[in-house]
Amino acid sequence: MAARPQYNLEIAAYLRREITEGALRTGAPLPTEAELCRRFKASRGPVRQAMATLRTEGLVSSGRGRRSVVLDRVPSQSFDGVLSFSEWSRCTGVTPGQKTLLVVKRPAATAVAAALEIPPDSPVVLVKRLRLMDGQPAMVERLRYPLEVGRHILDFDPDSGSIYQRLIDCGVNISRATRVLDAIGASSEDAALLGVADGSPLLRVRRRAFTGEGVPVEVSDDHYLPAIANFTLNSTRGTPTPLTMRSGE
Amino acid sequence: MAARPQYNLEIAAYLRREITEGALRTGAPLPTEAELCRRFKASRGPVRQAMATLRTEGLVSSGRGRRSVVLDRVPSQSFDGVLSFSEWSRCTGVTPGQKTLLVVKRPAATAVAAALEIPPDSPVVLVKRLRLMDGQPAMVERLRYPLEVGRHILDFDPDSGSIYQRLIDCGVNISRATRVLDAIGASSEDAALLGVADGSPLLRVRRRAFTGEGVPVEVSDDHYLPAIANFTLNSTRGTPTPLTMRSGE
DNA sequence: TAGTGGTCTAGACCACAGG
DNA sequence: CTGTGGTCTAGACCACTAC
Repeated sequence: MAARPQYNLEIAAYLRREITEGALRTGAPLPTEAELCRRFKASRGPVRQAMATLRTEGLVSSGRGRRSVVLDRVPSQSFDGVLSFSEWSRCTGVTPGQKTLLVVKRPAATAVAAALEIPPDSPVVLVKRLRLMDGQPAMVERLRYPLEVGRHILDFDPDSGSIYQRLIDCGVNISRATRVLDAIGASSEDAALLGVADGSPLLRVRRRAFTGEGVPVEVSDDHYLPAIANFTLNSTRGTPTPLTMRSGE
Repeated sequence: MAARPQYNLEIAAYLRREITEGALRTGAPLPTEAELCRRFKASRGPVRQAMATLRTEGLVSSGRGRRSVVLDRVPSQSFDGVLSFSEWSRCTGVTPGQKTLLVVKRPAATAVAAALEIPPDSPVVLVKRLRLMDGQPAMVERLRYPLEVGRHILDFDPDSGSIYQRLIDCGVNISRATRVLDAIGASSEDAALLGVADGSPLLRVRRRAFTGEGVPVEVSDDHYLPAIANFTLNSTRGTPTPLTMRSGE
C-alpha cells in the first residue's frame, strides 16, 4: 500500500516538535494511538514505533491502559554510535545548522598531542564551529585532527555537509569512541556564541574517536546548551531469565 | 488468535541462550527471520521485536539485505549497569561517604508521578543525601520511590549501607535504568552543601530505574561537582551501551 | 536475481486504568 | 463498563546484499 518511507520518523518528529515547542507540556497526555493513526492515516505499527523512539529518548512514558504522558521536554542524544551532530539532529526532526568560525592548521598543545597520541607540537587541524538546531545556537564544537586526517578537512567546506561523512568518504573509518561528560561554566567566547551569560552552566562532552585499529583520529570538545540538548543513556543489568526472584517478601 | 503472552521474550531468550552458551559464536549468522517464524510458529512481529531486544543488548547487528550476525557474546557488561554510587566509588579506589539530610513521605509532584507511572499526588518516599568521596562533598542526591518500594527505606538507616543493597534484600530487582545527563547551575541549597558559589555549573544526572517487568521503582536527580566526578562512556560503532529502536545497526 | 531485513497495512484479542 | 496501550497474526512492497 501506501508505504510512506520512514513514516514512523515523521510521526515521531511531529510529536517531538509538539513537545519541545510547548504544545505538549510535562505531564500532559499525548494523543492516543488511535488518534495518531487517524491523523496520519497510518496503521498502528508506525505509530507504536514512533512512541517507542520517544520512550527511549526519555521524552514520554506509557503503559497498559494508561494514556502516554510527556516526561521531559528536552530532546536527548542517545549514546549509541552516533558521532554526527547533523545525523542526530535530523533523526530528531530538527534542522541542523552550523557556522564555521575557524579552520586552521597549528601545532598541537601538549594535552591535545597526548590525546591524539602524536608528538608534541605536531601539526593538527582545528575546526571551531557554532552548531545550530532549527537556527538556534545549541553547541560550540572544537574538533582537532592529526594532519594526516585533517588534511581531508582543509580542502573541504565544513558548512557544506557533515565532516564525518567527509571522513568516511575519504576512507577514515571511525569505529570506537570514548566520551567524558561533565559541566563547565560558559567562557566569554562560549557565552557570546550561545547567547547566554558568562559562567552559565554548559554540558561539556570531550570525545576521542578511534579507527578499528585503535589509532586516534579525532579529539573534540563540545559545549552544549543544556536547555536545548542533552544526553540519554540506557543500561541493562543481567539477563531477564535468571533468578527473577520477585518480592517473595 | 494464538496470542502467546510475551512470545517475543521467549524468542529473545532462546537466541540469547544460543549466543551466550556458545551455539552461536561471534561473527556467526543468526537464523533468518523467516526461519525463526517457522520454528516458533510466530509472525514476523514478535520475531523482529526479539531481534530489536538483542540489538539493544549489543549482542547482534543487523541491516537491510544482510544476515544478522552475532557481535558479542557478553551481554553489555559496561559499568553503566552500576547504579550504586558506593559501588562506583570503591571501584575507582575512593572511599564513599554520605550524609543523609532527609527521608520523608510526601505526595508526588506531577513530573515525578509521571516518571514513576503512578497517579498524581500518590505518596512517594524522598531521600536527600549529600554524597562524599574521600570525605569531600561530591554530589547531592535526591531519590524518589513509590510508596510500595519506598517503605523499605523508611524503616532503614540510609547511612548504614547501600540503599540498593537494601532494595535487593527486600526483593526489589532493578534490572534496567535510563539516565539523562545535562548541566545546571547550583541552587543555593546545592551550593551550600557542595561548598561552591550559587549558580556554579553542576553535572545533573536524572535516572529512572525499572524492574525486569518494566515497572519504575526509582527516579533520582543527582547533582555532581564536575571537578570531583564525571562520566566516561565507551561506544563502538555497531552497537554499544544504549537502547534505541531506530533503524537497524 | 534471489534472499534478507526494514517498513507498512489491517485486522484481532487481551490486561489494565479510569470513570 | 469503555477506552487505552501491549501484543500477536498475516499478509505486502521495497532497498539492499550477496551471489
